[in-house]
Amino acid sequence: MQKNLVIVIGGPTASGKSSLALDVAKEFDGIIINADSMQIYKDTPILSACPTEDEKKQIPHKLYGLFESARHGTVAEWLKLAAAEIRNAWKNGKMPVVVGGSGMYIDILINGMSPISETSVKIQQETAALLDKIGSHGIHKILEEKDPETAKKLSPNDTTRVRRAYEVLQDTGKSISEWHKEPNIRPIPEAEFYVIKIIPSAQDLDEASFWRFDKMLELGALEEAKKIMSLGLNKNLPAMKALGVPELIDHLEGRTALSEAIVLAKLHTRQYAKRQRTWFNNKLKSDMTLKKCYKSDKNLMKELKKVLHKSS
RNA sequence: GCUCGGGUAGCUCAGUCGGUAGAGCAGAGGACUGAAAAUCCUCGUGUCGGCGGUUCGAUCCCGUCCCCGAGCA
Repeated sequence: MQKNLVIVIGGPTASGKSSLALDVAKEFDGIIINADSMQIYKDTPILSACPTEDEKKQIPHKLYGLFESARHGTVAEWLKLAAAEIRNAWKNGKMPVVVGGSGMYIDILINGMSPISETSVKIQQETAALLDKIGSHGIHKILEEKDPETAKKLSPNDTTRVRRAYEVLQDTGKSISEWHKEPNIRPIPEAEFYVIKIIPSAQDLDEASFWRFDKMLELGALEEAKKIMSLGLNKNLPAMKALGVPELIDHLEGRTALSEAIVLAKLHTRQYAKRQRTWFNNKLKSDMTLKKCYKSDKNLMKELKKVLHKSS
């Protein structure tokens, strides 16, 4: 088998990625590396559906529950850590198995990202203040003048991207559209990726994610929400936006009934799964696509073994 | 039984001083380069509760009936 191989598993929430990763890692003497923007935070193992302690005992799991919830993690940060873990696995003769539902993370791991330097905290704060003052429409107007190409592409309502475009412009003096024309920097140029994606039908996904939220509640999701609430963090922090967290906090703070919070959490999970489905369907090229939620499958493992050994 | 509200999109409701109607949410599809479980884009015909009447024309005015809510008995 190739020395520089990385197995990547992507798919929507509740599609069975984690258990597929576990089976693959067992089959190929691997370690599992997280590519999920929420599972990387510390305080929501249940609500972000992290692997269980039992699963972690079977196979080493990296980059789970790493960041403080008060922290504002980024793709770039994750990428550095993931690249290091991949190299480390190779060094130890292990197969890196990268698994997660954050499409952008996987995309950037495989295809690299624009060589833009990290924007300074100062610029970020200034931009946030300006955003407060003139709103995303105001900043979009500035972009229309200074970076018309990006302005044209972005809706003035798209706060996240408008802010980012402005930050890059301020920080580097060069527009983000120009930056994006430069070749991407790939974190591990020598890596070969074998990509497996799971795209179950929308209906299967619905059922799986509804069922899973009930399971989370049984495992203590409400207590987990109570705990993260007690940290008194800003509700705009990524960790505070994990599916189920805002809904359960709304209930805990007396704004909604528990039953309503549960309905909303399930609804939002469903909508998220749909967005992921679109992304993985249309954007991630794969070597193998599974059309059903994954459940232990010995034949699939055999097939993988055949394919991966052939490519060596 | 009487009085007052109200019955309009799957849901919550706007509206039409009479020219057959539109928001939010839900739903469907889509985008996605350092916040991605984020953020954003596109898509709206429904006996305007039923039946009559007035009118060139009624979802809107009038009558009547049905249903829901509140109050009075």
